[in-house]
Amino acid sequence: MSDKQRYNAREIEPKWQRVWDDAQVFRAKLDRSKPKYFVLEMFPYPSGRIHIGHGRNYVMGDVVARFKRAQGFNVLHPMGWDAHGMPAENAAMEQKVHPAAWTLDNIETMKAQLKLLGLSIDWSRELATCDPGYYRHQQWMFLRFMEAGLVARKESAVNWDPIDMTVLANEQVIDGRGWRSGALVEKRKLTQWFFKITDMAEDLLSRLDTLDRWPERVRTMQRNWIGKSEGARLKFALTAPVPNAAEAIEVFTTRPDTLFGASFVAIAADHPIAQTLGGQDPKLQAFIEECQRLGTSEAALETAEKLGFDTGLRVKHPFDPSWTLPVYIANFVLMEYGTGAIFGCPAHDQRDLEFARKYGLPVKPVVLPPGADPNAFDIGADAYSEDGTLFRSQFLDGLTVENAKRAAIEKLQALGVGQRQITYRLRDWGISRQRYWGCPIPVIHCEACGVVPVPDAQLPVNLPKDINFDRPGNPLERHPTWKHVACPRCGNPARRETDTMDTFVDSSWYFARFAGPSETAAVDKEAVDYWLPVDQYIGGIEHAVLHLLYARFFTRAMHKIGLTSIDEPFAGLFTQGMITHETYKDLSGAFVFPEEVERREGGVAVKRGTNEPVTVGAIEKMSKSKKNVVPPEVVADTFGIDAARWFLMSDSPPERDSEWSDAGIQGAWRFVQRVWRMVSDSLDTIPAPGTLATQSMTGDALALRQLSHRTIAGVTDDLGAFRFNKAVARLYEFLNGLEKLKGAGSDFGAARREALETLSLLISPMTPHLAEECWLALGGTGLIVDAKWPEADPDLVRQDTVTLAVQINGKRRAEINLAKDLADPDVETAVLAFEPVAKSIDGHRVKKVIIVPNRIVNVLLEPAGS
RNA sequence: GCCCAGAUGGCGGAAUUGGUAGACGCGCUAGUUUCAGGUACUAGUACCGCAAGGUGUGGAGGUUCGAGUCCUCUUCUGGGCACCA
Repeated sequence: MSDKQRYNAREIEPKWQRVWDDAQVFRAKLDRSKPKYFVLEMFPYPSGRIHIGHGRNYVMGDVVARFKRAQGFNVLHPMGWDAHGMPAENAAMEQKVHPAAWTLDNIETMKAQLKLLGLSIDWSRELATCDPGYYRHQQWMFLRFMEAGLVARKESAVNWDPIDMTVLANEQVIDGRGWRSGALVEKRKLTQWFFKITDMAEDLLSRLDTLDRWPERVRTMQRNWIGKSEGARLKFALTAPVPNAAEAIEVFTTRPDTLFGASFVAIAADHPIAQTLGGQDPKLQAFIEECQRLGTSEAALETAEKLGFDTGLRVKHPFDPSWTLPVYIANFVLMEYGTGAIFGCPAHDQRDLEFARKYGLPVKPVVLPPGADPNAFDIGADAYSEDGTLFRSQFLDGLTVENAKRAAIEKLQALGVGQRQITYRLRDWGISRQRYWGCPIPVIHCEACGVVPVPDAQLPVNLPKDINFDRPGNPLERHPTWKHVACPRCGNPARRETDTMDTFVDSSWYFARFAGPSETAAVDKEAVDYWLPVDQYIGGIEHAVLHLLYARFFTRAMHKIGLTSIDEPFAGLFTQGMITHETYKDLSGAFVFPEEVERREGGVAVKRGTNEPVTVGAIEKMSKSKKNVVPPEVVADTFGIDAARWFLMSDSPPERDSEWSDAGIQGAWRFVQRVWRMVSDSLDTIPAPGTLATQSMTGDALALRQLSHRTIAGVTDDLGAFRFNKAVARLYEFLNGLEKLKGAGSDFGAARREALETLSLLISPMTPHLAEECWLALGGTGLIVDAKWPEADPDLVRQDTVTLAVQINGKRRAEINLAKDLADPDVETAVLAFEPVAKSIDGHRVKKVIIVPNRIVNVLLEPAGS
């Protein structure tokens, strides 16, 4: 290959990036003459540096943005920084840098890296959530939410590290111990701030049905998370009241039909009755403390061994006061769900069954499976939770589960001890964090006036800059002056709230801020009404529940206070897979970066320069901690960013994980070179720009035109449906065909020009720099980034003949070419007369012929001898 | 533990509503060119078999003329589980 032909990405890519920048082509404007399209990738946390794995997410969004632009949409494609969070505080502790300095440094680095990717981003809308210009509006919204009744203050449990005297995140609790101190973690109650997301549970649930451009599995996960269940709330009266606590235990159940199978009542360790009793009984207190040591994560609670403690209390059965049940404290009962108390029916609930077997409690079946013998039916190792008929249940006998539920609730109601109740698993959103690097909650605590909102005129409540992380705990709490303020209401000395907001709050409205940035308001209403909702949101499946649910809540809350006119922020959602890479370890067992590894003959790997052997480990998600990351700079330098973009879009379907490999990026690099060679080699043989291919062409020219137009149709479909890998495969086929079809004459030249222009346009969303360079060489008008997406000519896309597979008794035996859409009887005649088929039939009687039009023919024969 | 996904050649993967399993890329094999090595081009490449043919989509059953696709059970891998973001 001569130097003249080689495509030099290192020079060409920055050149086009400058051209786009200078022309400000990606600057979004409110323009009602075009349909709008808002593309958004979940914004990054500025953790340090990006690796090529992060690139997949942004490139995917960029392909969509460029594709929609070409299709005539007014596209908004912004980028920003989810800049609050724990890693900045960890860095402050470990490296003695200020969280703000660390964060801003990272943003600078990562922005430069993102720019390298050649993304079509409107950087004028860039934002960082740690900027007081952003979070002041968040504080303002918090105050409006308070007025609208969307904020609550209540007790909830946190992981408390008694040595470091600090609150721990779940990920900082390892095997029940604090990650730094190693101390046994305690569950502690704090009064904290909440958003009342449960008020909107029903709407958040039912509107999921309308989100038809969301993956079904994300909707399912959200449905399960909200966890609507219908059942009953009922009281079990205590045989003897607990002094200063209660006369009855209230439980929630979804199975009131099984009440006659009840054998115990269990309450949570932090249930008020348990707390009261614990004060009187040291053994019980010890058990409660053991339960609390499990921390607050659901996974930890659920995987722990199911344990109970008999309180000695007894309750009366609501349908038969002479029948009493024991009351246990159980570690699997959660105070946060329902009433913090359950009744156990071991025969029809697996968890209750295991508990009953462990503590020797009765197991009495009351639901009979269809067809089972009531005298013989017994429960073994498995509870029976399916449908059936009630028995041994007095007035419920003979009813189905469904009817028995209804009858039981009616009876409870008549007796005045219970009623129908709908419960959600969803809990209110606790937004309090006892940390520094977050948005301060704008309230003041005054001894006389109580909780007082910070007046709007005093916003933002800025974080103090002079803090230190020498000691664990919240620096805001121990700052000498920051929290001491005068009460806005009475003027007496008061105390600032030192909790900051969960970073999920920051990311719950940034898309609205992108759409309508404003100096004076949280959002510019006109702009937000124009751009929202986000037409295509792209991010990892790990955000399927929390982030997406919180953003849906927040959008409703913003609507309620008049900031927006919509309830659903994301009309379309795509969840992409992660980029993985091999891991490498040196002799000391330390991870080694891929760039330091050299692969030798026979699969041996050594450390570059030193010849120290390196072991090749599992293929895992790219992460800094495992060092299996590839920096975008290195890729851009060796292969060009277009090759990387092409590779990231090829191979795996976008929702799946995909492995980054040297071979893969080299293949992509070859594609870039081939495209360029094809274009530059053709320049001498194609007619001048503007020469059009015509309808009257025949032969190779027609064949090439058909290929071009079929590719247009296919790629357009694929890109619209997020099938980037298939679009890539089609473009390979196009290029292969283009290299093979060699015609001559002016017709072919014109068809070839059309094909090359088409190729440039079709690759432009994926490899925009290469496309610009080809477009320039071909003499296209203006920038390709402003060019219109090509349209397929239906006459050229249509196929006249089809290849049908012919099966004999379900086994494929032949292929036959027939006219498309041929009538069934004609197909049958043609197939039966077709020589290879006739040979197979040979003497057998044809029982039946199944014809699937344009696809397959299945000839069924009578077995021999019949 | 619970919820949600996924599993197809040596590898990444393709396969409209159930209708030719393996598109496309990587790798590999043989050849050509250039050249002494990384480029380009041509041909081949699921597995077994000389062939005819047979077998094949994590595993075990089932439905169907026909199953990668639907149903039941099961194994393994990944994501989430409310203070990682």
